[in-house]
Amino acid sequence: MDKKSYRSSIISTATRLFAESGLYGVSIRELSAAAGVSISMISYYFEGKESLYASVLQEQFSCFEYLQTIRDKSATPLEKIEDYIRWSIQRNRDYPFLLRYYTSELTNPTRHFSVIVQPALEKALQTLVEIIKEGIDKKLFRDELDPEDTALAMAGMVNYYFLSRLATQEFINHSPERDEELIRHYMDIFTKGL
Amino acid sequence: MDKKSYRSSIISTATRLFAESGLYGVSIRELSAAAGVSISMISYYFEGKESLYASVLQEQFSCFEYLQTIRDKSATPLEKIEDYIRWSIQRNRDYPFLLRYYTSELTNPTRHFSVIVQPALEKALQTLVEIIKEGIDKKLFRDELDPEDTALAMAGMVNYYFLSRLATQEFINHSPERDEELIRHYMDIFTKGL
DNA sequence: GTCTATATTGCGATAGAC
DNA sequence: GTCTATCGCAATATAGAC
Repeated sequence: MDKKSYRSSIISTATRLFAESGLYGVSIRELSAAAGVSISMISYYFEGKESLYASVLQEQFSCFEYLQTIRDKSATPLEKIEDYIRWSIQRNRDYPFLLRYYTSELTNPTRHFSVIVQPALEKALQTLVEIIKEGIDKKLFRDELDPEDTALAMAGMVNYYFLSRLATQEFINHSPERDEELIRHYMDIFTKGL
Repeated sequence: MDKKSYRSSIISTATRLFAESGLYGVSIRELSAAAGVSISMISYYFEGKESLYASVLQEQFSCFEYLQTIRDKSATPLEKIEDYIRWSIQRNRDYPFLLRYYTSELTNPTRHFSVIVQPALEKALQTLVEIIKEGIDKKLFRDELDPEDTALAMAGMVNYYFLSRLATQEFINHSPERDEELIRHYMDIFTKGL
């Protein structure tokens, strides 16, 4: 089936398995079996399990580089916020396991947190903070708003939609077809309040 | 120091260690050493590591029972929302490890998820959904609001404040003294928008 | 109840054949 | 590059002494 190299086959299998069970919840035996390669291939292509995990993390968080594009855009703060929300949602669609690494590293950080995860998350939040500050400066948003708290609230809103999926899928429709409706709804809440 | 029994000493040590490293990230050797008891005490008081983890989960999620009190209160929907937010924040203060189990089980569910975690989270969200529906019925909130999405947005906002702590503590003050200010700010965002 | 000692299993890593 | 076989270690669990 797969015409991929062993190396990329290991990476993609590891991405799924580490996400599903965590770094310590999966053995390199299971992992190599699932990838259809011998156990020794993990040390051959990477420097062991720990290093494979770091490679997975690196790949997963590379999508945060797109933030610079939102930052550099010439658009109104409100348009930028919509861009940010749309990007956040699409990011979770394109990288279905990202949130697991994200939360796993936030709550049980490995030694890669400060190198890979923290900078990405900080950049994401700072981007949002800048947009909100710009909106306050231009008198588009109320100046009672605390930019940091507001940014965190927005980011939390979107991420929690995906994070809570397993507990809410019985009564909340999580299908991608509803994503644009969701964006409109989130923008609506934040611009008009209840 | 501790006048507690071995059983409760094991539980409280396990609560911290499982939270810090996950179920598979800590061995019963470390755990018993940290608790100052022999390794065999874990099988004596519990039925092994897995069962100890279940006991920890059960204890951590018992605080969701308080939700009934909010539900039964006679208060306006807006007051109930403020109660809910205050309870959420206080819950994270009183149970500093709860969010780790919460997110760990949401992203890497063990076999206890559906028994202990899912019911608690569903009840929390449904409580919020009911409050919002009541507000819409009484024409206090706009009827364009989707109750489920709005409830999820609120819950996400509060939880993300705590979840993101490790990545945001450099530029966001997380001290409990600021909790009431935070509640006012969240209520402000949701009632007035940006 | 609590301990030490041990049985057994599975782990990560690698040597060496091909 | 890729495999099999194996080393050395750490895991959980428990038997049996006290």
